[in-house]
Amino acid sequence: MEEATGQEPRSSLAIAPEARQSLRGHVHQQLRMAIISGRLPSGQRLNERLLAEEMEISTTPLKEALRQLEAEGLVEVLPRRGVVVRFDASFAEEMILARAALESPIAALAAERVDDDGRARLGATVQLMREATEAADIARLILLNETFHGAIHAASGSRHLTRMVAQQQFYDGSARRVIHRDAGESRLAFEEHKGIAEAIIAGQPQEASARMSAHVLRSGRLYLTAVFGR
Amino acid sequence: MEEATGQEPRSSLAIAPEARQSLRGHVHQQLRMAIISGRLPSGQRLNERLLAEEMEISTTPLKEALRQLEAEGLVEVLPRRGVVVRFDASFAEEMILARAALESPIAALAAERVDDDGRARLGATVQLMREATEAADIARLILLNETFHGAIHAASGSRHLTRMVAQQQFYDGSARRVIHRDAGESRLAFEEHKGIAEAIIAGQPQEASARMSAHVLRSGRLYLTAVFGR
DNA sequence: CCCTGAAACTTGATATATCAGATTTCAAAA
DNA sequence: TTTTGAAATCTGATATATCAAGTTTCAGGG
Repeated sequence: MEEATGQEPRSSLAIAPEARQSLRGHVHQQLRMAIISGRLPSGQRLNERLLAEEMEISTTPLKEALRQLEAEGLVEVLPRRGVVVRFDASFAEEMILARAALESPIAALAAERVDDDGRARLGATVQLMREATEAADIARLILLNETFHGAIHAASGSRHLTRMVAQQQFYDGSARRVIHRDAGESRLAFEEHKGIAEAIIAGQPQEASARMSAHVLRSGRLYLTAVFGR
Repeated sequence: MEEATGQEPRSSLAIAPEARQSLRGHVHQQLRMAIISGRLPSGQRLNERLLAEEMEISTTPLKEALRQLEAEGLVEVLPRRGVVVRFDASFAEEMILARAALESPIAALAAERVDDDGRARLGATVQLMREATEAADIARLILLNETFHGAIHAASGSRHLTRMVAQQQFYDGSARRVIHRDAGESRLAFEEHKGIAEAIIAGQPQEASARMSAHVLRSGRLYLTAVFGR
């Protein structure tokens, strides 16, 4: 069922406008990583001027970045008093719950809406994951993991849920590598991914949703201990 | 089990710092309402200077408010091109799914963590809801509805999930009044609320979670048709 | 008549200046 | 020694100015 939108097929040469990161985008990302990596510890007060000076920018983009972090819940703003970092294990735990909660309906929607193209992508990704798992190719597995979840997000056709779930990541590449280093974990994760994909391809929303939730909760808890220990 | 924090009990005279709304807080709230009420239609481009001028403020607090809206997904920022309103029925539908998804673990946590005080509050609120439902006291029902969900949020001890769910509201007081005007709906909603409260008080996370999800999905769809028709 | 491209204009992105609330300091009074 | 409160200071909140990317306009060449 081809769509005749009259739209020019996006040239592969075109630079997506969202790729050209703005200063505030950089700042937001930097601060976010500094917070979730613990470099800016919870409770830390952020002085707008000092911080802007250190980052060698003006306060305007910094303020904008801080407002984004505020909306994500990573910092708290005390009116007329300042910005305070708010991120600890219990917050991360809630992020896992939120991610699991949000990925569930996404998986269900994907199972309802997936088309042949999406099915093909998912199947192919699972096959590549199988190979990478057997080869214990960690870097590739990390990449494929994103491809996998990205394919599901795309198939779900959801915009808002997808954006929200993207905000629930509290670990970076190094934590991922630690997790994926464990072959047992990789095999388990692969079985889960396979089960999720099968449910979506078979058009079983309930099954897909349940499996996705279980997968995110289980692996999330693993990251939690990896990042916070205990 | 009294806590000896050494903290002065907050005087009832004290003005909570978060009550003193900042300019950007006002602006954010104003814009949010304008968007969800449809006064600023989806696709509408927002010119920062014009808008700031109309609102008789400078662009700085406006920009901050726009960043918050961006993080909530209500506007999209096209770098170097402008801010565009992004809110339609399908987005609202996703907000319902998100709200249902997020309220579920909150209800489960509440069932796990609720203490005697929380149980008492919930029970009392349900009793008041029963009375207000019988009396068809719409204004009171709307208020009690917030008390009810607020009590559950408090009992859950969650911070992040609670804040996220608060961002998933896409209707205002007038839509609520329309919904609550229907006596049948009120009775149904009451039964649902009662069932949720009972599950939480009985300490049944699964049951609480499932009932909460069903309730939010059902009533959410009602709001959807009320706001968007169809 | 259509294509090209440079100038004019629009507008978001960034920087800087100013204002005002909150905290701290410290000396004087109790 | 403790308390008080006013001045000094810090710092977020707001306003304004400047910069640069993107769009539009339109004259000139094909």
